[in-house]
Amino acid sequence: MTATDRRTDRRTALRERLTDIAAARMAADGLGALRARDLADEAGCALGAIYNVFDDLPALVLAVNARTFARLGAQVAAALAKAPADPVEQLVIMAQAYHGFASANRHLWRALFDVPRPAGQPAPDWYLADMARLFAYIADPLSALYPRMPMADRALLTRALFSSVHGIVLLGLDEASAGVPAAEIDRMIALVLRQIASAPDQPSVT
Amino acid sequence: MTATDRRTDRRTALRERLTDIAAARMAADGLGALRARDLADEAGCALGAIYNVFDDLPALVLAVNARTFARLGAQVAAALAKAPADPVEQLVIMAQAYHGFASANRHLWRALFDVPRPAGQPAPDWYLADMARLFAYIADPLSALYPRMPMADRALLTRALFSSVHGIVLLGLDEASAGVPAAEIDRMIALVLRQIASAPDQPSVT
DNA sequence: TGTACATCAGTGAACGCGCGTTCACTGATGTAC
DNA sequence: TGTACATCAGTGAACGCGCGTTCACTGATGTAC
Repeated sequence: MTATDRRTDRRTALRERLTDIAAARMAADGLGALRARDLADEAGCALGAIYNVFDDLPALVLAVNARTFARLGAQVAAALAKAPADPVEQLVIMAQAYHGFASANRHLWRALFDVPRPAGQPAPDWYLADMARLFAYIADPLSALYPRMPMADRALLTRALFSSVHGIVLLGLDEASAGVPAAEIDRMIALVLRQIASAPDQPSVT
Repeated sequence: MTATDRRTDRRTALRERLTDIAAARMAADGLGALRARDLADEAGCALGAIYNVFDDLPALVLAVNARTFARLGAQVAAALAKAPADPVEQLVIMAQAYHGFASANRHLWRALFDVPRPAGQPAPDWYLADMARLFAYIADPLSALYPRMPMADRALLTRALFSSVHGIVLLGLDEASAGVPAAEIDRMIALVLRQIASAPDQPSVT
C-alpha cells in the first residue's frame, strides 16, 4: 500500500461513514430530514468535509439509494432462493419480499423513487441498471411460464407486474389512507399475480 | 342579499381566485413551485390577504386538490358513460381515463398523493371520501362480475385493481425511468384488468 | 535519514438565498339609531 | 337621510428560521532529492 492509497482510504472511510449516517437518518425520519450540519456533527467532521467527498447532498442521497437497491435486491433474491419451483409462486414470494422490504424500510424505499434530480434530468445510468436488475427477477419466472411469448410482450408484462405490485404496496403503506394491514397487502399481491401470471394460456397483450 | 353577504362574497371570490392561480401554478411547475408571494402578486392582492381566507398554504393546496379530485371523477364518469355494457370493458375504459387524466395533469395528479400533512396526521375526511368515490366506480362493475363474492373480498379486489392501475400509471409516467409511451401504458392496463377481472370464475381471494 | 517543498484533507464562519407567517395599522364597508 | 361607531378585509414591511454551499486558511501527510 502506497502513501497515496492511505489518503484515498481515508476519503473512502469518510464517504462510508457519511453514507451510514445519512442512511440511518433517512431510515428514521425520511429523506426530507437530511441536513448537512447534522451529518457533520454526527460524523464528527467539519461541515465542509462533506463537500470534499461528495459533490453535494443529492450525490450523498444517491449513494444511500445505491445501497438500498443492493439490500432490496438481496432480500428478493433470498426469498427466491427459498421459493418452490413453480414460477407463479416464485413471483408471489418475490413480490411479498418486496412488500416486506418496503414495509421495514419505508423511508429508504420511498427515497428510491424520490431521487432529487435538478429538473427533468434523467436518473443516472447505474440507477436505471439497478431498476432493470429488479425487473430481471420477474422476467425469469415469466420466461418459464410463457416461453413462446415475444420478447417485447414479455417486457411489457414484466413491467406491468412490477408496477402493479409496486402500486399495491405504495397505496397499502400510505399513511394518508389509514394504512392497510400487511396481511391484506400480501393477499392483494397474491391475488393479482396468480390471476395474471397463471392464466390458462399466455395473456393476450395486444 | 344582505350587506354581510357581500362581504362573504368578496372572501369567496378571493378564495376562488387564489385557488385558480395556485392550480395553474401547480399544473405548470408542480406543488413545489408554489410561493405565497407569487400568488399574491398574480392575484393582485397583498401577501397577508392570503391568510385572511386560508389558514396557510397547505390549506390552499387542499382546496386545489379537492377541485382536482372533482375533475378526475368527472372524467372517469364521462368515460364510463360512453362505455359498453361489459363490466370488464368498463373497468378498462375507466382505468384508461384515469391514465389520460394523470398524463394530462401530471403535477396536479401527483399533488393528490403528496398532501402536505404536518407529521403522521391522517388526511382530512373529505379527502378519504373523495378517494372512496373513485373506488366506487370500480366496485360497481365488480359487483356485476362477481355478484356472490363477499363484500370484504370485493373491497380488497377493488383496492387491488385501483392500486395496480395506479402503479402502472405512476411508473409509466415517471420521468426518471425515461417514460413509457402512452399506448404501452394503456396496453398494460388492459392486460392486467382483463386478466384479473375476466377470470373464468371469481378470483380466489384467500 | 533528513530537509524543503507540495498537496490536499480538514475547518467552520460567513455567504446567500428563499420563504411562510405575523402583526400593527388603514380605510372601506357595514350596522345602529 | 345622516351621523357615530364597529367591524373586518386589506396591506406589506418585518420577523424568524432554516439550510446548502463556499472559501480562505491550517496543518497533517505526502513526495523529491
